[in-house]
Amino acid sequence: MNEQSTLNATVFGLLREDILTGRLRPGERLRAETLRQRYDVGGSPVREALMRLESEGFVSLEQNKGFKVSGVSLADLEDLTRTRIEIENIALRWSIAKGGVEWEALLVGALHRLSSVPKRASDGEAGRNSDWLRYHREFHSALVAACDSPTLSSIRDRLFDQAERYVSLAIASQGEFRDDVSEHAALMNAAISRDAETALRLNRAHIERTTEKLKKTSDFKMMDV
Amino acid sequence: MNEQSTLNATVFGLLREDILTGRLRPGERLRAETLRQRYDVGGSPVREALMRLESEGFVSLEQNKGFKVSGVSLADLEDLTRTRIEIENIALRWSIAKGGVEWEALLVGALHRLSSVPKRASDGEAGRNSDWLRYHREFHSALVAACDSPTLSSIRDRLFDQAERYVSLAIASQGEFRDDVSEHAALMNAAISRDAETALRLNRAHIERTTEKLKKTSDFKMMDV
DNA sequence: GAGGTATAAATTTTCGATAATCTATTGACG
DNA sequence: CGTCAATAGATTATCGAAAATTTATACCTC
Repeated sequence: MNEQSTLNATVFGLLREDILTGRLRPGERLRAETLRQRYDVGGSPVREALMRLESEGFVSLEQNKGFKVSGVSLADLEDLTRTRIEIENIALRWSIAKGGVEWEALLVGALHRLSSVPKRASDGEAGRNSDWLRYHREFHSALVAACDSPTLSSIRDRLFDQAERYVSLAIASQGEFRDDVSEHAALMNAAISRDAETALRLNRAHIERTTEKLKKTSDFKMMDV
Repeated sequence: MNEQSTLNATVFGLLREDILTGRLRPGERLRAETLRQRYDVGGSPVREALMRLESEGFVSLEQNKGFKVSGVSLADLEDLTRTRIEIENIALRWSIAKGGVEWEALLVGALHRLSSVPKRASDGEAGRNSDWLRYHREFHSALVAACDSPTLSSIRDRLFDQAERYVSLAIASQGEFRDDVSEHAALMNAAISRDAETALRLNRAHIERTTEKLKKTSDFKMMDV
């Protein structure tokens, strides 16, 4: 009768989304009773979802003291960025080596969708942001889609999600975010023409530039732990 | 009164150990009732522990059908190895760049401990295996200990654990395992003398050689999923 | 008032039981 | 015989309450 998804899985998805988008703030305490009311379920599904999120780094657990949303910090952002660059680049190199015409088509399509979203969120229309975030995620996912390594892919995805939380938090506090279409286009062209060196260099620069922007627009004093 | 550790955390550790060492076989079904009796706890701690293990890749969950120990396969071992080489090497490069004399001391000590374990498990003494596994783990951990990146370290650790399961399974089915002290010594020397190129090359070769041996001694037909 | 201790309140953790779902078995019908 | 449906059995998922732990409050002593 239900949508054949367990309550646990549903709560996991909702909680994850709420944390990723910043609706639940970094460091915020996650009381069992509060969450039960928020998602209208019992204690077990909530607890199980929190355990999984803890393992993925979105929440932290202190024995007998409960869960809270993982904190953010400049140091963590920088460490995350450093690591992410290396891992995204490995995946990108493999993807360029193994990708065929299907992969190229995926990329072209993804860039087209990304380009179709207006540069700035018009008139406080919040929907744009989520569109842009989705297409942006899908474009970068397409870049490494041909790497053909489940292990590396899952690591990359996890790091990407962590980074996206910082982006969401910055957008929430600032209202918009950079969206350089030409940067993505150049990256895609290098990838499709199998110029690995250039693609890797551009990818690194792209991630670094994003983080730099984040550092400027984010107030870590406010968000910290 | 308890050792200030929750039942959930305890069960998590025990289950993890049982899977890592092969006491719970790949693909084996993990029924709730069985586990409750095995660890003498209620359903909640078991379920929460399983959720965390699922997130770490040690068990797999099928909605409404329960948990089972993650399967192993040649393809997975090869993908794991490929990915692990890249990530271990990044961590090693950073570690060589940042490590000081303290790090060197840690390495020297770790190698000494590893060297002290007899090459082959003598007279079916099972204790040796676990000693060697521990020292081996600690040596490789020491190699990258100075990389100074929590994000990368946690990824590395997770992959190492996954790989170690394959080693344990091979040992369990074969009784012993290679233990080339000179290989580790050469790796350490290159690291300490800050010869990154050599160290990375040796590290790659070391991991590849281990996997090759595993492929020969392991019967994937038997262990598969 | 400072510091410490006992009590009460709040919160997390765990259990036992119920509800929901899946699997195996049986029997009817073509 | 084989296929399908209905039922019974086994297993998972969830709930609500009890137990254990932490946090806050009140009280006493110096």
